[in-house]
Amino acid sequence: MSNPASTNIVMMNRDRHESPASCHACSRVGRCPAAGRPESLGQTDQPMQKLVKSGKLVIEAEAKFEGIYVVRAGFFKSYTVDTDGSMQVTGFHLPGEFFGMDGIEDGVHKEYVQALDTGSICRLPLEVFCSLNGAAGHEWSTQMTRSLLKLMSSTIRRDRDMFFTLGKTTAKGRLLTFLSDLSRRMGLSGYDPSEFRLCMSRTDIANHLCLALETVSRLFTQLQAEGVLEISGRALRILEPLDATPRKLAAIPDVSARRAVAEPKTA
Amino acid sequence: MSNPASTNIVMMNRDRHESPASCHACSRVGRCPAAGRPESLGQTDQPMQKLVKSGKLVIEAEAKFEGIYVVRAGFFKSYTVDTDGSMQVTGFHLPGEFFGMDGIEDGVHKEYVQALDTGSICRLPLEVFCSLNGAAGHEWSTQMTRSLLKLMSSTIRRDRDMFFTLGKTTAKGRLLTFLSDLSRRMGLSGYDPSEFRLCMSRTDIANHLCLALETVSRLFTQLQAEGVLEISGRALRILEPLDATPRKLAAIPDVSARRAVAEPKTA
DNA sequence: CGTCGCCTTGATGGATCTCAATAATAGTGG
DNA sequence: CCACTATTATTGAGATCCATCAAGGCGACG
Repeated sequence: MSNPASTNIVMMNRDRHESPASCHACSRVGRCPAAGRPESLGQTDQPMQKLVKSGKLVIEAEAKFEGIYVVRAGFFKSYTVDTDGSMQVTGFHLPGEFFGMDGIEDGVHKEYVQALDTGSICRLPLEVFCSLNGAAGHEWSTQMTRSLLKLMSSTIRRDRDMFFTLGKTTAKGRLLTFLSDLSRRMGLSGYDPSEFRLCMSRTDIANHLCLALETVSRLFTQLQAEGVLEISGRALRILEPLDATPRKLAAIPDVSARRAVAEPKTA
Repeated sequence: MSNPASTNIVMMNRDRHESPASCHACSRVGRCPAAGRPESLGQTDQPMQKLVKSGKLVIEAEAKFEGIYVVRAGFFKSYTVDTDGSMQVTGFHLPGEFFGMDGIEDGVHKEYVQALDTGSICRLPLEVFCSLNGAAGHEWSTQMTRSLLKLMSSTIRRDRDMFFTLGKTTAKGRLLTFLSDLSRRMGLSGYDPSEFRLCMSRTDIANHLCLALETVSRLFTQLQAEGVLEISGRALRILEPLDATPRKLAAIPDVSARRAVAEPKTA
């Protein structure tokens, strides 16, 4: 996975440990929005790959936005820190997945992204999504932009799915939904979806699901007793399809919009 | 707010009640990403405004994506429906805010968006964010695309803030955070942030915050007893700055990344 | 004036957070 | 290579918050 040979071509180390990405040698090229870009880009415009050691921060809050990232290898977590110092794990990122899109808005990141183990990432400056277009300067190519938009749209969608996970289920349901989603994504990343190693600690899982870590630990034990899964440390084997039984909460009656309620006098 | 005069110019009613938007007369033009677009767009490419009656669905799940929407007047809620029929209110939309970005990914919406009272919206086809560029067809103008990207980036960011609201606090903290955010946004929309009318039912609030509606009702009563706010029906007056006292949950120890942990043997 | 939707209030039980102690694992250094 | 230490994970007991069930009030509307 680590390919020191290609990192020999270190440009006048403009950024620590970054080197131009070799897309043609990347196994993720099929799913990468940067693939298929014109090769004629300037040096500040091309994808840059970087090796990251376990525990290292890839993005810090307040840091300047310099592009979105795609995971080539390894696992990452992103989290925000509130003014009072409390943290919230907002997501995990598997090989082939993206992060860093929160910084586009105002050019400054709000989330931290940290490597959960040693891996490598590819930084895609927004200019990667442009194509050089005559003398008029950079124009956004329709196809590139669309893929970027889709990327962000899918992120929005996934985040909203998380509302379901966080809200509509019991602690057990939350964990099952989380594991089910993780399993699916592990499969997409090329792992065996029914048997893999959890890349994050119980603490991270608990924080992400807004549970106490003891609850997570107990649930693992319980699910193992029920024969749903086997877990030893972080090694996980899924034995039965994970299906969360939701808790019903403040159901919205009926929404067929058949009944357009008369306008309240809120002007 | 409703301006029937302008709706007289109904084009051969290609869509129910839609008419070309008159941006120059729109009070939101300063914050709208469609503002400043070339006027030379074709008829299918321009913003379309629409009056919406209370209770009406603006977007249905499975519906084809036809653009993102900006609220001109009124209030809206969006929600998803799970396979088992359970619902989750994913957000509320105030005047000047946007919705519908979940449909960009695959051209199909996943959320429902419903009018909470009578209002009006503006539909912005993605083509609005293009500029006609010679014979090559539609090219995305850098500025337009950037504003769209920022829009989506801010949506991602706000959604992630919601994780905080949902997770790190008690029921009371959740409600306070929600009200605080709502107050701020009401201010941005031109209302008095310390005294406004809740546009949604207790049921919607409870669902959005993943609480029982009785809990929400009790909390309002309690907060009023504490002198934090006054509430009568949906009329709300905020007396003290709303500050949520978080419940500490699976705190992440220290993250200064000062200590780059040695690489585990997960290859 | 009766119905319906929305909101409030009370009583109760259960899920899960907290505190606390122990066990297992991984990293460190001799 | 082994002991030492720090981190991470498990398990237990008690307390508490909040969902649930149930009843009633209030306002809107026909």
